[in-house]
Amino acid sequence: MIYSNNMTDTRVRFAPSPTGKVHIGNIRAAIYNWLYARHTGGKFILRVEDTDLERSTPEAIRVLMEAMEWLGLDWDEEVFYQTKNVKRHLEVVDRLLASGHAYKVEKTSREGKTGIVTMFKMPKEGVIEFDDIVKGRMSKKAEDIPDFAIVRSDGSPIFHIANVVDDIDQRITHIIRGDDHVENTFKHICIFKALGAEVPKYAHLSMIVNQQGKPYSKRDGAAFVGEFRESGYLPEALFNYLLLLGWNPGDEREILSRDEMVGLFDLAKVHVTAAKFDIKKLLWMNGEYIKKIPQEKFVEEVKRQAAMVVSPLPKRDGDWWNYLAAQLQVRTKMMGDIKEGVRYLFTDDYPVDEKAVEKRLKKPGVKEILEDLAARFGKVEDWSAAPLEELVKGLSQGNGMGPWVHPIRVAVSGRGEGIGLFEMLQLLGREKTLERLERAAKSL
RNA sequence: GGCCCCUUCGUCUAUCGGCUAGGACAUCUGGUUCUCAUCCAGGCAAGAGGAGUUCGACUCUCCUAGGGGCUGCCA
Repeated sequence: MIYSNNMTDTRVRFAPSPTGKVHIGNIRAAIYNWLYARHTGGKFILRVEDTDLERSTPEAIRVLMEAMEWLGLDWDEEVFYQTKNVKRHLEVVDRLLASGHAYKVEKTSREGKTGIVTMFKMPKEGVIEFDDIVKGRMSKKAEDIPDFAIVRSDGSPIFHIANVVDDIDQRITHIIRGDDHVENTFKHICIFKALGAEVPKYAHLSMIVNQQGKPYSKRDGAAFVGEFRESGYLPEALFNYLLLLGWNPGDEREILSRDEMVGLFDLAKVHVTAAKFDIKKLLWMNGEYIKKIPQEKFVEEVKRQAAMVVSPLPKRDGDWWNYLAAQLQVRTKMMGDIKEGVRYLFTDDYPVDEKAVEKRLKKPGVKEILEDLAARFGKVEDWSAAPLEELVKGLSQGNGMGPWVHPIRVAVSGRGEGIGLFEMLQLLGREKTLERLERAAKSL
């Protein structure tokens, strides 16, 4: 029989409809599917549900695959395109019609179109049940589910039949998907049974919600994978964070390597309740992952972003870059912040924080301090952080360097925060430092 | 409205009948320090409400309240 199902090897699928954007809730389903496949040594299959011809463009499919590749969600076997299986869907519908599990009827759609659609005939009595791996025993009276359409009046198969037939054809053993499909599951189980196919195991994942408890949408902030990527989140951090939104290893570990995740992942421990998306924790986690980036790679990223400020990059030696990168790495929470964080090092055209100017420069005596410093700095022999710090320390006479440090920082970088001041001066160089100190002094 | 599901600190969560309810993020305090950050030490903060079962309930059962999902010729 065609529908024989060999359940020995785990086969899971991620079946998104390509819309050009990949929502985090959706990609979390992909992550759970992927982890389950890798954990069990099974197959993770990508099925593109591209039956909506309007939105399913090659571009949309490319965006989808890019998001998956970015997160390291590699799929096994050839990508399955649902549109290529339409003939099969319709064949199966004929079989259902022949066996009395489906019938045709004239219906009027919401839009007012009248035509002949094919309906699946639900059992009229009894209880439909299944054990959801995350939600537990689910059951529903058959009479509570009305018959539903499986072929449109234009002859195209509808989601319910296409989905089930594809799952059978692809020998899917575990269906791990969003919570919004639980009600459909009762319908789908009836289709599997009507076809004499083995019913797969189900695991329904709760939704990701916003602070108000409503489904997390683009109105709540970054909602699509591409947006996180653009703002400078690391794929490892997003992956880890999304995984923890509804699952944990059972101990107190939170930052997990991919291998640990694969080894520890367990569908039965996935939470039933919806999780609120907390961007602050993601940000923290991103910082943790940034700290783990090998220095050589981080330096490359710094250079790449610096090149967005000035191109071509001015000549600086390797030590200079390493020094800068080391200063930045521990403070960077989002990769995208690097660019603005180094701007003042490469150009005089950098933004000035007016608040910092008010607070640190526009104070009595500051003009004199800056002029005095410029004079002293001019005489420093070894222009590097340590001697510069010694010099200022001497001026402060052990009373704290604040009165000197803060004005210098704002005068040379335009900001009230950033990397260590003396490291900053070393990186900037004597010439630029003096020039900016003098310019600031003059403006006061 | 009907059906299904959910409910521990502000947030993510641990707890599978013994809890002085633990951790992380956020927040606050202190230390390190030139800012920010890191790092270190510490603080604040939770079982929706009500019955029942039990020697004992956050854990089991029921009810109530609140929240969510579904109820398409969308997926």
